[in-house]
Formats: sequence, C-alpha cells, structure tokens
Amino acid sequence: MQPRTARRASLREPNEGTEGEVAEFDLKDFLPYLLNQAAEQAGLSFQRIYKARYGMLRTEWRVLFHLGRYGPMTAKAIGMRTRMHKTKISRAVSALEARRFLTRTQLENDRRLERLELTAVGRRAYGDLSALARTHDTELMGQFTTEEQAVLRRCLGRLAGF
Amino acid sequence: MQPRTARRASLREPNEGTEGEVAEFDLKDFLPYLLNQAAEQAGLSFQRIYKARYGMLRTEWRVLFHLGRYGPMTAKAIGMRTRMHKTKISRAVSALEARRFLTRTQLENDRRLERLELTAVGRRAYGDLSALARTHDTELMGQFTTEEQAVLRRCLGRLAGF
DNA sequence: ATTTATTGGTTGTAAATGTAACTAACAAGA
DNA sequence: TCTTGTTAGTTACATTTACAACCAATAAAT
Repeated sequence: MQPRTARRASLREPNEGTEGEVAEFDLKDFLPYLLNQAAEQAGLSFQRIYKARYGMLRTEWRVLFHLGRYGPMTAKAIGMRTRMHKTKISRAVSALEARRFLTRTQLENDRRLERLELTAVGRRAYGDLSALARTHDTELMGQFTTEEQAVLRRCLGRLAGF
Repeated sequence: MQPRTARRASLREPNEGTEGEVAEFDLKDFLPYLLNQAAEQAGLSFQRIYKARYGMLRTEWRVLFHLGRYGPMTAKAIGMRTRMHKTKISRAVSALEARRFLTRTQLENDRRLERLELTAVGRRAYGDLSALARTHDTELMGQFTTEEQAVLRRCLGRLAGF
C-alpha cells in the first residue's frame, strides 16, 4: 500500500519560505521558546533537590520560600506576590501543612483569612533550600560576566512584569 | 478555640535571617524563578493566539513549526531538535494528523520510522502562526536596546544548552 | 536461523494543572 | 433586618503532563 516507486523519501529539503518570500526565522530565535528552554534547563537540577529531599513540588517550594523569607502572611498575600493562582496556593498550603511545615491560624478580625506560619521544621527546610538555591543561582550566573548578569536580570525582570 | 488574648496577629514582621545571619536573597533574584516568570508572561499572548485560532497546544505548535520551518522529518528528529519527550511528540503528531495538518508516510527502508509532512492546510497554519510569532518576538524585543537583545539571546541560549 | 538487545513510536495510568462552581464570612444597601 | 454583592479559600472535574510499560521492526550475537 505504498506509492509504486520506492522513492526513498528525502528527509532534508530545507523548505525555503513556505509562503513565498520572507527570511526564515528559527525557533531558537523566538524569545518565548528560548525563555522556556532556558527556564526548564536552569530549574532542573534544583527541582530535583527539593523533590528528592523533601518530596516537594515547585508550588510548595515557592510558598515555603515566601513564608520563610517574608514571614507569616495569608494565602492571598502570597498570591499577590507570586501571581500563582489561588487554587495552586491552596493545594500547596495543604500539602505543606500535612507535612508539618506550616500552621494555619484563623484571624480574629476576619475569619476568612488565615495566618500561615512556618513551623520549626518548615524553617529548617527553608534554611536548607534557600541556601542551596543561592548556591545554584551563583553557579548559574557564574558563567556570565558582571555586565551580562546585570542585563539578564534587568531584562528578565522587565519581561516578567516586576 | 482561639488563644485567649485576641492578639491581632501581626502579618508583617520581616523575619530577618531565619537561621541566624546571612544576607537575605529574594525570590526575584533567583534565576530559575525569574526565567519561569518571564517565560510565562512572554508566552502568554502568543499562546492565546494559537489556542484560540487553531485550538492548538504548545507541543502541537512546536511540531508544526519544526515541520514548517525545516521540512519533512521523523518524530525522532523533532525530538532531538526540541528535547521534547517522545510521548509528547507522539500525541502532538496524532492531534495534528487528526486536524489534517500533516500526513505520515512509513519509510520503506525502515518501517519503524515515518516521514511527517505538512499538508497544504498545515503549511497555511504554519505561515500564519510563524508570521505572528515573528511579530510577537519583535514586539517583545523592541523594548530592549540592540546590545541588551544580543546579551539576552546569548545568555538564554547558553542556559538552554544550545 | 534464533535468541537477545536496541530503537521508534504508542498506550495506560497516575500526578499536576486550569477552570469553574462552590462555601463561608464579611460588607453594603434598602 | 434582609437582600445583594464581594472576597478568601476549597472542591470537583476536565485537560495536560510525566513516567513506565508496551509493541513492532531492526540489528547484533550466537
């Protein structure tokens, strides 16, 4: 059920300008793609650490980090800082609570809110992971010059909307 | 069931050095986080386009792009170029085939392989989307100076492992 | 030839995510 | 007070993804 001539399909015919004319641009030149690939690669080794060491998800690590770095706050506050969706936060908080990394306390003045606060265990995990994060960051950045680092941070911050 | 004194929990006590000493570093300074946020933001508007206009997923857009840009090739070849896992590619190819964006042809010399090739419809979608992608890229990059753009591309490429 | 390994690709299942609908608490208006 | 509307957070369900097991074709080894 194949075309009669076994025409050994040529798999590399570079296909210039499908629609007719313009200079082709590569996927590697497409900023969103580049960013995605870079983010994926850069996050990988650290992701493995908090996953293996504490069985944590990225969302959980982020929540832990926020509470460790900025002190007790509500889920809503975390949401505003990280732009994580509230359902993600809700689940991350539940998971962290289940592992005794944090406690919730309903606020008296508004019982919809709860103050989230790390336990001693949670603080220890935060200390451990944030130190590793810093190291990881230093390693990643180490391959660039000081100027490159500055540009990189500035541009990424801008793109991220900070 | 609350502590006796309604101690109006203070939600902002900046928490200096949980473990004791070191200068704190912010999540915004953590490269993987920055990259993720930037990638998410940068991809958003374009993602909406291919989703709304062609009901496509990111994986599908990538496969479409590869075939459109580099011509017919096997799933394996796409995998090597994009570092997408083979299951993702497999499903993306199925979806694109179902929508008549591509055809598969078993290769004669090795019947495990199939040559994937865009149909006219697929090529039209590719033309449309890649033009939009280029525009989107230009807009994103437009906010930076030429030097910044160069640095950004170089650093991201390095981080991505290209 | 007949195992044995490898490779390209698919499928099944569990985990993770997005989205919408929901609950409870507060707030405003009448 | 009694709607009506908002807000913080949770839950349910559908979609995506990850990971492992799988199948069929080829290649290598005996």
